[in-house]
Amino acid sequence: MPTIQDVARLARVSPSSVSNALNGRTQRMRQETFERIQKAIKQLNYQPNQIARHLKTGQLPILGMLVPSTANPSFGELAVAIESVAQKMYNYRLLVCNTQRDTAIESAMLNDLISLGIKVVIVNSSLADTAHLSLAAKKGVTIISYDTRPDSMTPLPYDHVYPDSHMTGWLAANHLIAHGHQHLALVKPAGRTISRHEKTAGFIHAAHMARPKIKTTIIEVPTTQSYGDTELGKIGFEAAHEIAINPSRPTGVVAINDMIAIGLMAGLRQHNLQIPRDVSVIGMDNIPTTEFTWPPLTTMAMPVQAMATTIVERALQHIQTPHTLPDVFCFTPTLLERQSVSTALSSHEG
Amino acid sequence: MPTIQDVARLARVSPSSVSNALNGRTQRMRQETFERIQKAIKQLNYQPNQIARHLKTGQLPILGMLVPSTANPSFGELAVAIESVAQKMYNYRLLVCNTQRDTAIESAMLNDLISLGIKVVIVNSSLADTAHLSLAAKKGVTIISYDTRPDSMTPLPYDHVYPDSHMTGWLAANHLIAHGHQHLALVKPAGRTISRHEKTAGFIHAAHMARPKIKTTIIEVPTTQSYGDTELGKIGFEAAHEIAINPSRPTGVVAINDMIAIGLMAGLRQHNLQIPRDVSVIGMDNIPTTEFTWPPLTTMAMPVQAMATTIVERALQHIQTPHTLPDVFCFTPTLLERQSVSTALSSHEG
DNA sequence: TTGAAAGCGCTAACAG
DNA sequence: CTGTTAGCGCTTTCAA
Repeated sequence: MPTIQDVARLARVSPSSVSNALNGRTQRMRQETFERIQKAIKQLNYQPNQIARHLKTGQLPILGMLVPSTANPSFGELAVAIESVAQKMYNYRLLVCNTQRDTAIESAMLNDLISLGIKVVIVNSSLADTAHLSLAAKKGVTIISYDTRPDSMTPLPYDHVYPDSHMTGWLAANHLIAHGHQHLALVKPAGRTISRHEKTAGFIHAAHMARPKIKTTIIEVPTTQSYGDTELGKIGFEAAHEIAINPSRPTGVVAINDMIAIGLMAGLRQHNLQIPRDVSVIGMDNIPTTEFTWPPLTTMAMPVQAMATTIVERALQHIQTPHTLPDVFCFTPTLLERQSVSTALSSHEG
Repeated sequence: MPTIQDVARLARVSPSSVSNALNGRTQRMRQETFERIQKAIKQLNYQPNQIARHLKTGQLPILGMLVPSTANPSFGELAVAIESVAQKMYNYRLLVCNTQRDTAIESAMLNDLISLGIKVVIVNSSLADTAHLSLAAKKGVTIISYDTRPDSMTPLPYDHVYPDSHMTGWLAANHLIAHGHQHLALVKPAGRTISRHEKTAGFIHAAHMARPKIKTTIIEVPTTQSYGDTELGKIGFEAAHEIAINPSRPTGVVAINDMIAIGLMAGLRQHNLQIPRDVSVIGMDNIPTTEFTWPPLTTMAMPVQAMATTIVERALQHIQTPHTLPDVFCFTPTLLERQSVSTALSSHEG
């Protein structure tokens, strides 16, 4: 690989002039000199070494991102969206790390990113315990949390860019209630995460507000300690069993994400329950396949593009203006009506 | 962030001793010295700066990876698998880039990775034109191609670790033939990629070998120039229309990947065609959701774990032994029988 | 308009 | 056993 020295030698100028040319300080030299440098760069097929540049400037054009698992398309999609805007708007790259929802892995990865000199990390912490995040923030890394509202207890330690989970749960439940369902269930994996807790709260809130009162049951399916989201479908599948054998079973169920909803529908079918005739289902995330499930899944869509844009803008804001204060950006989910929800049959209710 | 200097000062030794301690050359110093260094490291919460280390050693513990899009779970999963083994076995990270199946983006990303000093890039080139890969290889980057067999025309320019696409197509077609289907279709996006071409060849080969001969039709659905795999479902959905309106329609169809198969099944349903009664469907990839589609999708499973392991082993082999010769590692897909294929009804055939 | 020189944090001879 | 030293490739004053 040619270095800036090689270019300088070939163009018969000093390395500093090449550096100036590279960094747009072209007014500082004669047109003729600039052209000679350009020619040498072409000729040697020279590419500046970002690593060396970084050591000097403290800037590596890479954003970090921590997700539970890109095997879950909702994260895969967000990652693509963020990568795309970071690349197009700022020429930054995205280094995505899969945490498998394991605190130890998550902490280790954060440390790795720090030692790579990455200054901003986008995090779906997925864990209720966010001590390691605050710690990283203290080490000088800018954290941008998504999928989680700020913990109101403390002064804001870092940015939050997230969809309103409470509203997500609330809208989903209300859609079911509006269709006459009087017994609702919510399916989620065991283990506490802030966003799931929020969705649940919104769900319950909607049920409590309704007149007449709505019965709710929360179905928590146990999981292995750390999981890469591949088993989300199974979680839904198992929940279906619980629902099916329940003599006074719920007629409307919301799954805390689409992967679970897909497994849930399969499990319901297994028990000869028809969707939506026997039970209505709502998912969350609007992953691409939900358009093609049977029946097409009614789900909560997140404004992925808008969130990705805000996340990247904030990231670069922090990089360009070091002492920018943390802020909060809450996005509104929308209900995407497809065919997995229908009016409750009164005969099904006690 | 503390530097090695800070540690040295606190432990009252020279930076080189700290460096030695850091890099396992502990026999070179007294136990007592080592402990003092350890203590200083702990106390300052010191983490070595990988960037500076890299500039010296030329080694950044990161592997690059180019995929069409992690929004497609088959790539998302592979990425997770590779990241996990790279991390566990060698403490390497994975930098995943989404090419959106666009040659220009793909080339630009390769250059970026090179200028980051990344030495090995795992590539699903997805494009028939692989000139930029050979070029990168010439620039000193080690390429590991997956999902593609070597182009036999040239001397092997880089490693190939891939599932046998020809066999994949062949096995899928044969499964349908064994179930008595006499008119088969293959659905794929327009645009040539080596692996898709191979799958098609295997499919056609199987049909030609059969007695009596099998009728085949290839359905190519046009796509936008570059696409992030999100629209794969739509491709299948459109293909279903073509199949449905065909008066002498195929009774068995293989989709070139699962996302397309899922869209295809939805489209077939739209036309009141039942699966597998009216048409049998086989997918490829075995992405997690295929277990829960309706009906559960029969598909070709790839040995993801084994491939991920080989890919990472080869990557580090090249890093540790610079002049390792390129080699070829072909993996065997297996047919995963679920419920989207049934025996052909003879009444359906002319 | 251009070049010389110092230094980012670390490693690896080599000397002591 | 430990320290001194010379860079890795680049940027950035500062001087010419």
